[in-house]
Amino acid sequence: MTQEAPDRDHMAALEKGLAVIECFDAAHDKLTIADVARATALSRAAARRCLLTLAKIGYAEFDGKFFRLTPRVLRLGHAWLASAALPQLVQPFLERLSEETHESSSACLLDGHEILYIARSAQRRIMSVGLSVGTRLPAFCTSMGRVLLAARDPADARARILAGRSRALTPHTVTDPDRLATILAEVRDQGYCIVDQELELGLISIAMPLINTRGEVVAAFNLSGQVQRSSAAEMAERFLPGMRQLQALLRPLVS
Amino acid sequence: MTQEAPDRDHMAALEKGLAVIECFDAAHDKLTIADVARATALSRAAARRCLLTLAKIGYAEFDGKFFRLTPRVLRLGHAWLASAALPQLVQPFLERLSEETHESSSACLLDGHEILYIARSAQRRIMSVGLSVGTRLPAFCTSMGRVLLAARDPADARARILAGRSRALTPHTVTDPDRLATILAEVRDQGYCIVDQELELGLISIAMPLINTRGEVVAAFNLSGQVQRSSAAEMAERFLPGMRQLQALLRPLVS
DNA sequence: CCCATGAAGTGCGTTTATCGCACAGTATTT
DNA sequence: AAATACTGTGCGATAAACGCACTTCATGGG
Repeated sequence: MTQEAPDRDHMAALEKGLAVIECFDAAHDKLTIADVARATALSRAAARRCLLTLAKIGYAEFDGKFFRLTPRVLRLGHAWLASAALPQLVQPFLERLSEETHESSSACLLDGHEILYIARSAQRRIMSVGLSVGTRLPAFCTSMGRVLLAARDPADARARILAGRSRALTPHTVTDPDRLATILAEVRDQGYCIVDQELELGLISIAMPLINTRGEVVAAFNLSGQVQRSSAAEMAERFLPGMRQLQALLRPLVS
Repeated sequence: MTQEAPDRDHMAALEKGLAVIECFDAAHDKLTIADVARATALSRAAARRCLLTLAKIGYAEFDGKFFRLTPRVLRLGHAWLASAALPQLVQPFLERLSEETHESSSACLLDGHEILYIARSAQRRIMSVGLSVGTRLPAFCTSMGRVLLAARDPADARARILAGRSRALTPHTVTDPDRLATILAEVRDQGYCIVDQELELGLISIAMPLINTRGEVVAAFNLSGQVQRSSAAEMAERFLPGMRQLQALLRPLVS
């Protein structure tokens, strides 16, 4: 794909090594050299050099057959968490919101066609997958994702939706780009978004944009609950006032 | 320091790039090329190549003067979080413990002379610094650190304490290696550890080892509260039973 | 039991990525 | 305004990284 200029200042080895780290995930906790070579499209020799290097500097370990990451890689993610203002600012407010409502709350950024969790206060485990800071979910079918997409130029939002090659995660998931465009327009108008079991059956989530001093949408935050406990309409009624309050509270504090 | 063999299979560029990422932290959220060169002991040219590479692949951004990390680096840390069993297993139990006690609970691994947070459920902000998954604190003056050190060979524990070049963080901090050795022996005997304002004034923390099916100490978990609300003795009385219960509950579930 | 398969390790010749220096341009400081 | 500090660029030298080809080893099926 990239048959372009060789780029004088580009450390290919670094790029490859990071790709190697990223190819570990929940479904692939331990990988062989050949696994990594396939997953990253590197040559086996290159993958091997990366993995051995990672092992040597303590980011991975090797038992003779499989490589695993070590907790040391958390240093890398934490480097951003510690240096970015927003996660630290928002976290205590989420904890308060969560305590008041007895529901889990989170904050996300938009990254490509995905939302990226940057802060979270969990009240109880409601989703089948564990959410944590660093988790990514598709933007098009999440309440925070739609809030963030609605804040972008419609063409940009559509491009991001298409980039994700959206597929339905439940029978309720809306995947049609045109219907999504309509929904985003509504979200933009009403200033919040409710997603009712489009990400996972039984899960309802309500999100609102996080706006900075200049009026820009920089992130989104949400509350999520179970459909058994309360309907979408009930959640809106119960939670919107508190969320609006938090939005107003944070506005003068963000960048 | 390493004037050794050149090591046939070692990608120096990868090691340097990771060092560059790690030199960002709370106190250094944006850095110039020269800053990074100093912090990592790389040549300016090498630091520049690393930063430009990171920027090109989306892990950093450059405004013409300063480099910052982007949230994309969270992918790296999340690669481990998602692939390791322990954090995901422990997190919901911490949330329950935290809900029952109305105090913040965490789980940590021992990494060198530091403890590394791998899961956490915060009830309210009690420490002056925000704790999150990926945070590191010195082992010698934290309840979880002492639990984890106590589980090691005494010589190994002492070596780790000395490696940290411990300094007092409050007037109560014990830094003397011999006194610490005595404390660790007590911790080993009683099976838990209370640290009373040695890490931060006003903060009391009680920790217990997390033991796996083979009887090995693989991690530690804790509850922390404020001294104004309850004394160390009160905390022990109120929290130890629940923590013992959790310890027993987790034991058959861990590795 | 033996052969087919897939993966790991090794050696090597080639290539080019990486290195650090040196110089020039620019911003910041005193 | 001189001085300091930092950035960007070019370049030649070096060795670092590359990928191929081959061997070895483990696994599993016939």
